[in-house]
Amino acid sequence: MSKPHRSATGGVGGRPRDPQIDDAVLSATLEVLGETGYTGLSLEEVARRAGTSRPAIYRRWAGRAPLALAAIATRLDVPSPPDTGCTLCDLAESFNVFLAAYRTIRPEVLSSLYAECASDPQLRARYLETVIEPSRRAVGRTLDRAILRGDLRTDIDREQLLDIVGSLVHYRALFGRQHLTDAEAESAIETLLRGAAVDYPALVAHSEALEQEHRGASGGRHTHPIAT
Amino acid sequence: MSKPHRSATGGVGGRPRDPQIDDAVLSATLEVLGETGYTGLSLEEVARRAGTSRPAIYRRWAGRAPLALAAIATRLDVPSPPDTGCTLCDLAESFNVFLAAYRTIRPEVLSSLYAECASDPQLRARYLETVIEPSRRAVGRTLDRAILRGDLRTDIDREQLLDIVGSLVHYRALFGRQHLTDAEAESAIETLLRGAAVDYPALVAHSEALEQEHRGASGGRHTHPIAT
Amino acid sequence: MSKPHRSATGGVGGRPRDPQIDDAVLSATLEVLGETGYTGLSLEEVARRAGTSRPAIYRRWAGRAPLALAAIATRLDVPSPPDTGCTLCDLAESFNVFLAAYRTIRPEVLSSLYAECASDPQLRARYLETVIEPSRRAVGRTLDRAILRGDLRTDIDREQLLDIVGSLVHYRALFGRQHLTDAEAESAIETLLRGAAVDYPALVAHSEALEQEHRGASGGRHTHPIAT
Amino acid sequence: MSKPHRSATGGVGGRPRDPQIDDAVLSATLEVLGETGYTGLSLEEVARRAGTSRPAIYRRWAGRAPLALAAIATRLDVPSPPDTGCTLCDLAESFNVFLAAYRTIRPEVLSSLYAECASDPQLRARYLETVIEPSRRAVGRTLDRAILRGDLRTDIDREQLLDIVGSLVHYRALFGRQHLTDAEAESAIETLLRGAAVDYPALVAHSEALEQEHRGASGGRHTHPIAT
DNA sequence: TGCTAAGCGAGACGGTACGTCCCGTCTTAAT
DNA sequence: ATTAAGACGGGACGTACCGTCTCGCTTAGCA
Repeated sequence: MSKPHRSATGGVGGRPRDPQIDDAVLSATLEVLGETGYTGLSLEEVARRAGTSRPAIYRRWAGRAPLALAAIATRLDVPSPPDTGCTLCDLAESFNVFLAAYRTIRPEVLSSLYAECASDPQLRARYLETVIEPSRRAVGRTLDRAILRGDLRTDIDREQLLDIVGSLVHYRALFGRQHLTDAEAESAIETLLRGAAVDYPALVAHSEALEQEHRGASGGRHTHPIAT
Repeated sequence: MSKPHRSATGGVGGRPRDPQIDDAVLSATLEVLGETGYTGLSLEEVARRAGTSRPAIYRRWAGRAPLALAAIATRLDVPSPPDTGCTLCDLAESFNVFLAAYRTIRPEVLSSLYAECASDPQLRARYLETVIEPSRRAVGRTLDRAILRGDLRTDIDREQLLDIVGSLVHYRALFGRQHLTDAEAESAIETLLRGAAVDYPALVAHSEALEQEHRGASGGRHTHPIAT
Repeated sequence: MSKPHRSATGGVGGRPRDPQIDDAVLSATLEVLGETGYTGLSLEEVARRAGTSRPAIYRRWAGRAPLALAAIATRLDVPSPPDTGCTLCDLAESFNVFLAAYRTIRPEVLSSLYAECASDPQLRARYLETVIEPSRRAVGRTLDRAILRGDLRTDIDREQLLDIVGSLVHYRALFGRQHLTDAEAESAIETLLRGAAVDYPALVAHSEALEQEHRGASGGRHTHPIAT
Repeated sequence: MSKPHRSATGGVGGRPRDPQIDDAVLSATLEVLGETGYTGLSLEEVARRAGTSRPAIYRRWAGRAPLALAAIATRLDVPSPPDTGCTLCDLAESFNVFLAAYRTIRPEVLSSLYAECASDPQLRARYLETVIEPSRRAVGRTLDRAILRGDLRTDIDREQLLDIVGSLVHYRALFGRQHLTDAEAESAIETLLRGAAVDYPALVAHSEALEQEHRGASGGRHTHPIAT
């Protein structure tokens, strides 16, 4: 998934890159990111810890931001979209999908990295594609299933609903008192679904029915039953 | 609003600080922020443009982040909470209140500045208080009026609703396709109010009634009527 | 005259070396030497100008110094020892023989190149043989003729006299106010011959006689008559 | 005698330079010069050994060459001009005066350093003044005494005689078989004085008389009597 | 009013990190 | 088998900037 500054395999000839350096540099980058954040990330220090030199890093990545992004990309969970058949539960679970990135990478690292991407459209695109989009796509699939089931009003803007759900997670992670708790997530989904659902009480009933059915099952998927 | 690093009036005697330097530095800071963003903000360059020296800056602010925050604080609009009596309209307008900061300061400047605040709790608090809270308080007052009017369900979490509204603006400003348009704002508020209102159709009716009443008035406050 | 690092004909089979590269590299080397001196001579730049690659250079010469020496060798004049039958004139002319190298190569190039040869005895020997010895041998032959004619005292050390004459040229070229002028050369030879000759006045008389004899001849060899 | 890149005491204000760094850098420079010669002198290595940083060096000296020159200047002997009353002996001793620099600094270091000075007239002047001139001035005084005593022909060019003597030393040190031996020095001076003296036999006689007089004296100054 | 000392301004310092040039070597494909 | 050329890993460069220290000057409060 790493995007080298200059393609390592582009030229036919030439000495091949030492793949151990790739790994060592990415590891060292994550190490430094964890200790000092993106602001304190210096290629000098990364090179030192990776046991290599700065030019070897520049040969692989165009600078600090692309390096950090590549390092982060190696650790980002691939989010799995929830699908229990229960729209209420699936959407409540969606908050966790959006939270995935923040469980492995500290929020301020992501936000300062993103800030540096602002001036470079290409880098910005890569950031969005790497960090934001996977979660968004996963939740999008969940949402599509709800729409297929006819659970949502037909005039609901799919993208907007995704934005609302996703943004709440980001906001709380970046600026909020703390990460969104399960209770808060359920409460927020309740409000949103009351507004977005064709028949909210029916969704609640369906959720409770599934809950009943799976009672006692190990690792039951309905860990977040919501009462009206 | 500036918070000097060390109190200028701490010592009884001594040469007084040159107030022109304060202004020149803050202006230069905004200038550089506008050109290079927070990442490219160097105190060296600020001092150069302000016609002073780096120690003079350090005497007033503890570093790059506090300086940038102080400079930004001089330009932030004080948001005015909308109050038309129409809950629907007021809340739709609230998105604009949250957007206030981003109209004067580029989003990436704010986000990278915030990222640097992450490691310093005190600075982080000042950032939130300066940049985030004013808008939040303004919208909060609007929300309180809606609650007082009995327009919202009593089990609605006021803070959470504020978060949802505010977060959407931040998310779109930072990561989104573009800033929230009026149409999108109205659509989002519709979804939220359908879920949060005691009687959504009544709110719509009320809004339309007010709209009728003010028809033809110049600069009418109901510029965003919403149909069911 | 070039001395390849590794023999080009060492292996029986294999792709033959491109002789155009030899020429292009030597030319480029002289070009760069002329612009930046030996200190600024970079193989990278030479390869760039020669339209080839660094390994192709390393294959032919062992490094910077041997390359520079080879390039210089292609341009060094082969000095012609003066022989007019007039010891006074021949020796005065000898200064010009020693100056030959400095007319084509800038003194500082030669001296810095030599400095780098210091650590490598083999290279040093090649430098001396290439740059210093030809002139020395040429003047040596002139000196031998003077000795054969019985013009010099028998206890004169031939090598030492060569050293004295040659060193004066080198010294003036490297450290002096300017290159030795003809007048200075004549004056120096006068002093030296007064000390070295069996009968200095006789030499002067002989010189004047030859001068008289060739008067009016075009391109006369006695261009530097010396009066007592 | 060191000439800082930018005067340390030029500005009234400002933090004063740490003089220990000056010493440490000069020492480290001599150390590296001794090990690798001027060509291998890297400021990085000097900084490392001196326990400081490259900028601290650049603040004091304009680059590699000025630094090396300053370091060398701290070790150059101040030559003492011989004065025994015996022109023959004094001049023979003069070769040792010229050799002084090469006894403390390896010839190739001096010559490569000088080569780098070639492109910078100011630096070149400093080199000549520091390395060459002191010896030249010392021998010049000796020569002046000989002239005052009326030992030399009046039409002898003082500067040229200095050049001849000095150049022989430099030449032998840089390009020669080995440093000039005492016997060679005496022999060279004999040749030169035969040509330059008003009455060479008288000088020899005087030398022998002095020799007789001081016979048996410990550390007698006439260690190099020369027979006709 | 004159004295004292605290604080200010600016300059320069010691040092970290930057992004780049170049070196000398290794690798592949072609001859 | 050996070449030509591209690319690699790494050493060193000269510079921008950081955060601090030092100086001389300014000014307020006390004698």
